[in-house]
Order: sequence, then C-alpha cells, then structure tokens
Amino acid sequence: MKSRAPRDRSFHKATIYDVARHARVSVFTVSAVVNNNSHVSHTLRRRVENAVQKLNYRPNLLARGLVKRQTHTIGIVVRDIVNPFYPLLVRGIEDAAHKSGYSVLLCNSDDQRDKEEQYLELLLSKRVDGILLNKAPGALSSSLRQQLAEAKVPVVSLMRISRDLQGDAVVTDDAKGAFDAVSHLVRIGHRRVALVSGPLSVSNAKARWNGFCKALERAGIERERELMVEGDYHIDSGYRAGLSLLPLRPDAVFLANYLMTVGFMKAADEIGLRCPEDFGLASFDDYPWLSCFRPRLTTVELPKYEIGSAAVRILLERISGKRSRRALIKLTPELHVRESCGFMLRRSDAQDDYLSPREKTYPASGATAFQGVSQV
Amino acid sequence: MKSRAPRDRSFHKATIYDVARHARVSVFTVSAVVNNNSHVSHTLRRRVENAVQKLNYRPNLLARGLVKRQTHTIGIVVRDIVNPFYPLLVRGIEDAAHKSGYSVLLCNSDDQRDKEEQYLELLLSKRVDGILLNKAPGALSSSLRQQLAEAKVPVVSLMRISRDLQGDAVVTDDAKGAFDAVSHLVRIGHRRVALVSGPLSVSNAKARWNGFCKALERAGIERERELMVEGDYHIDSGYRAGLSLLPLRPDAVFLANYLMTVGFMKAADEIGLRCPEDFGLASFDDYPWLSCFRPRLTTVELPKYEIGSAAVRILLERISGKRSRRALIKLTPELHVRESCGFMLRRSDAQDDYLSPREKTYPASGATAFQGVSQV
DNA sequence: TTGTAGGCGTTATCAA
DNA sequence: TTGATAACGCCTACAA
Repeated sequence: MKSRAPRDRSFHKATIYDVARHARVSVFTVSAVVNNNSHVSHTLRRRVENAVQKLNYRPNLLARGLVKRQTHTIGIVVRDIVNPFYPLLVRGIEDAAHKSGYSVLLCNSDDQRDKEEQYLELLLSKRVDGILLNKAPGALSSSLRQQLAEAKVPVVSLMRISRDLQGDAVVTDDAKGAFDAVSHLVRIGHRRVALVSGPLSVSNAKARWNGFCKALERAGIERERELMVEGDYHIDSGYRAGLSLLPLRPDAVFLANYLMTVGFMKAADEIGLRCPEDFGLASFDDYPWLSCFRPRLTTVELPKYEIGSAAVRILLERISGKRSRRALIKLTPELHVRESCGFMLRRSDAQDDYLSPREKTYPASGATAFQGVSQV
Repeated sequence: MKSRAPRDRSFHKATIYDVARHARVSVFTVSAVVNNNSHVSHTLRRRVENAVQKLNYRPNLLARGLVKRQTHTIGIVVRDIVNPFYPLLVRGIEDAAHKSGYSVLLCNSDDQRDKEEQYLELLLSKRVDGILLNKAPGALSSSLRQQLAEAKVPVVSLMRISRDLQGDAVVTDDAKGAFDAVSHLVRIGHRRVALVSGPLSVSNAKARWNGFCKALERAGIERERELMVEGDYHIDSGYRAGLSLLPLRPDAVFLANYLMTVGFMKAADEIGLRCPEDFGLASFDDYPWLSCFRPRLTTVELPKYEIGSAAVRILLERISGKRSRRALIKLTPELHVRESCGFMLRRSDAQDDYLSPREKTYPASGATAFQGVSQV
C-alpha cells in the first residue's frame, strides 16, 4: 500500500486525504459524498460530512479540473469594460454563467489584435471551457485558430462577426436599428442628415452605415458624401466629427454609438450650436441616465443584458455538446424617441418617451431589475 | 522505467511529455526551457523550442498551479459591474493585474452577503492567489474568515472598510470629498442644504454623511434633520428622496453618488423644478459624459482607476510576501465645479470647469488615456 | 457499498 | 547539464 505521506499539513488547506483519514474512510467515499454520485451508506456519509465540516474542506478545483478536463470557467474578451456599452453585457454573461456554475475571466483587448491574441492564448493555457469574444478588427492568426480548434474550446462571437470566425455568434440587427432611427429623423422633417459611423472594419459599424444609407434611399433623399464621416467609436472621434460636420449645418445627425455622441455634443457646445434647436440628433445605445439630462437623447437601444445571456446559453450548449448546428442569434434593437431628434419641437403635445413607457420605471441596478431593463 | 502510456492523443492538446518525446529529451529539459530557469545546452534548447513550436505546446496552467500552489489569478468581488462607478475601477485592477501576469475573475455580489460568501468560497476553491473585495454590508461569517486565514489568501478591501476585515484597504477620503462639495455649496450662498446619503451601514456612506455635517457645522449652519435622508446608492432611492425632499424647497442638495442623482433629477423633472435655477446640486462620482449634458453636474471625483491599481499593488505585495505591515491607502477626491451647484448663476463670467482644466481633454477610453484621467 | 491505485500535466528533488 | 520519479489533489476504473 503506497499511502500518501501523512506529513504535517496543519497549515495547509485540508485535502481529500485529510478528510478520508479523519472520517476513517477512503478517498473514494469522500469523493462520492462530495460529488454526490455513487451511493454511500448513511453512516459513512455522516462521518464524511462531519469531517468535511470540521476540517473546512473545499475541493481543490484546480486538481479536479486537471482530471476532468474542464474548469467551469469561461473567458470573456471585450474591447474595454469602461466603454459604457459593456458593463450590462458583461453582467448578462456573468449572471448566466454563474447560474450554471461557471466563473468568468475578464479580459480587455482595447480592440488591439495583439492584446487580443495574448489574452486568447492565456485563456487557452488556463484551460477555460469556452470563450466569449468581442473581436478586434482584423483576422485571427491561423496558429491561434488552429489551437482553438485542437483544444476544442468553443468561441462565441459577440456583437461582431468576421469571416475568419465561422462559429456561433450573437449580434444585434444593427442595420435595422440605424434604419429605424434615421427613418424617424427623416419622418419628422429632417432632410440633410449627417452620419458619424464606427470603424468600417467592424461588422456592426458597417451594418449601421448601411442602415443609414437605406433609410435615406427609402425616403428618396440623396446622400451627401461629405456629411458621412467614419469615426472609431471613441469620444474623441465624435468630437472631431462634430467640429467638421456642424459647420456644414446638417438638419440632423445620426451617431453610431454613445461615446461618439458625447464627443459630438462637446463640439456642438464649443461651436455654440444647440440640440435639438439647431440640429436634430439620434444615436445608438441607451442608458438609464439619458432621460433626465438635456438634451434627452433619442436612441436605438440594444438588449445588452440579453446579448450576454444568450451568448452564454449558446456557449454552454456548445460545451456540453448539445449543439452542433451553428447558432447565429440576431436580437432586435428598439428605438427610444426622446427630444434630441427634434420631435418635441414639432409636436408640442407629444409625451416624453411615448414609444417606450418602460423607461419611466427606473429600475434599480440590482440583478432582478436588469431582466426588466433588457428583455426584448 | 515507468514511462507514461504513449497513447493516442492526436486530438488532445500537446503535453510536456509529447514535447519531450518529440525533442528526444526528458520532461525536465522541456520544463527548464519553457520556464527558462535551469541552464540547458544550446542544442537541446533548440530541439525543444522546435518541438514546442511544431506541437503548438502551451503549458497547462492548471497543472502548474496545482504543484506550484499558485494560480496567478485573483478574484474581484464588486457590488455590480453595471453600477457606473465600477468599470473604471475594474479596469484599473485588470490592467495592473495583467501587467504582472495575473488574470481576473469577476464576481457581482449585488451587495448581498450570501451571494458574496458564495463567491468567496468559490474563489477559495479555485485557489485564487488573492481577493479584492468591495464588501457588502454586514460581517463576514467566521467560518469564511477562518478559511481565508488558513488558506493564506490575502484580501484587500476596496472603498469600504469593516471591523471584521482587518486587512489591507484602499479607500478614498470620502469625508473630505463631501466636506469640500458641501462647503462649496455653502460658499456660493446656499443655506438650506439637503443630503441624500448612501446606506449608513457602509463605511463610505457614513463618511460622506459626516463630511456633510462637518461642512455645515463649520459654516455655522444648523442642520435640519428632515433635509437628510438615507438612500441606498440606487437610482430609485434617489428618485424617492427627490419626491420627499424637493417639496421642502431646499436651496441645494448634496447626493452621495451618481445613481441616486439620476433618480433625483427624474423626480425634479416630474415635480417641475429645475437645476440649478430652483435648487443647487452637487454629487459624488464624475463621468466623462457629465460635462456635455445639462445640467452639468458639480461632482466629487474619485480616482477610480487609481483605486484599482493601488489595490492590486498592495495585493501583489501581500502575495509575494513583500508586505507585512497593514496598508491603508486613502486617496484624495477632487471637486469638479460645473453649473449644477448654481455657481454659474452667480458669477456669469466664470469659466466652465475652472477647477479642472483636465476635463477638457476628452481622452479616448484606451488604457493610456486612463492614466491621464485618473491620476490624482 | 467501499477501497486501491493509476493518471491528469506540471514542477522539483536527487542522482547520474 | 540532464534524466528519472515523486509529489500536487482529485477522480475513477477495477477489485474486493
């Protein structure tokens, strides 16, 4: 019998051997009790449970992961958690993951390919069971693609799709969102509508650009190329866009995300133009605080929480082998009309938020509230 | 020689044995090359490197963690990543951690003790090397305290301190922040100043409450108890506070965080009172978007990014054993005067943001920018 | 029902 | 400098 050296481990966390010895049973029995699989007689079970309690035993999940080849951990790579778009998305992920016994390793790629690859390799080394990826522009290195395939670590794309990542994806109908917003701008009388888009190398920026074009086309408005500028989703590019666009005095502007809107508003401030009196504005991404500061923004809201939870659902199906067909989930955005578009100027009897009464409820930011916020 | 069974693993990730066999060396040599510790002859090193490359070998960090007893992973428990206060803090953590080769496991406690304990036990089981904890109100169970101590997993408290957690902590000078803000309100002429505080069971809410009181006292203003209400840091409590406070027509109000301010503004809207014309307002927590929407908020900014990176610094010192003395870092907040306090009403020649010219720069949200944003 | 022993993929010790 | 082999803590055939 090659029994483990029972050396002094009074200063170490208890192991399954310690428990076994304490309960005068074998490690098998302890394992069976802890994992609740094999049948264990009542007496032994009690002995084990007592020992577990007394020794404060907690199984070492590293060791378990090593033998079971799964860690119950998923990796999530987003551009930057500080971008207000991501927190709710990440929360949707974490909630869904936690509910299924998974933990979340958070990585910020800053939209840089090398950082992204570095993180992906790290996640692979840490043997995560799956990855949620908000891909940076550019293709994944073939070596990495191969490693992902060999290791059989499923990847679900978030918000963005790219040709080199042919797996599952959860996206939003960005073309429709942009189309709705711009159509609304046109409907209430704006003709010369400007666009500040995201980087066109990113699929959703492209889609929003297309939605913009389609809305103008549908309205029979010829688009003016100098009113369309490509930003990069950051504050500063919105600011620069504002400085270059506003002197052209468009009737309205559509911005592809919130951060650029912040920059754009700053530029308007400096130039001395006011929204919605001097120009109408609609943008992507809604936030709880948008309806109580002026101008109240007309926005296209994406179901961020849902995106996260849907992605986890797909990922776990993939991990458990329950899914074989490719999943491509496209969630529907929702237009929230407020006053920045200029709507209120034309219909003074209109109610705030007439399209989205839900906005009025002001849920707290607790978990239960999210469900209300983000259900589509 | 009890050599490992060389069974078919063409569909598994390569192990150190595969590399060793491929390079015709022992596992020791491979390990030595990979970790770059022992001296390995040039030829063998080349052979190993080639094999590593060819097999796409990446060491299994689970196995390594098991034997080295450290995972290079830290856990971080915050109330809720969706609360806009946390993303920048978390980013500060992740950046600092990543720079030192650590990964971050993200947990949302929703400020609930049971959820918090559940996560802490999980983190312990996953054998994180340390924990950053934004403590929920209430004491830690003694069992958990004991486990943390036994496992020698250091914990650094974030933002909040509690009697039962006598370890390191990184906090902000909340009393001073509140004092400065309220003193400013008083200085520009407000006499009846209301307070919406956070939950007094939380140390920083208490500190802000005290700072408020001290400022009034210093100004020789008697405080009116009915103008002081205790909220819970969520939007809805700010909303309710607004509904009950505003009819009392205070000159100004000081709110202990941003979420409650959002709710408060909503209430003001509904009641039909305007800021700063009808009441002055100052609150905690500054955000990049606050200076381009009306009313522009006068805020007390906490160095969120710095809090995160400082906490990681302490934690890593603790992990590496370089620190023995208790660290209690208190970072200094900074008052950003804008127009919600009513300042501009009285000095029409005043410049926006005269106290914080840095605000004007609008950094992108990339990592480098943060450093600029958050340096104290 | 319970125990034994081998293996998961590393690192580390001790010889060679 | 290298190699063989014992931990690390757990799960799990296979035996009893």
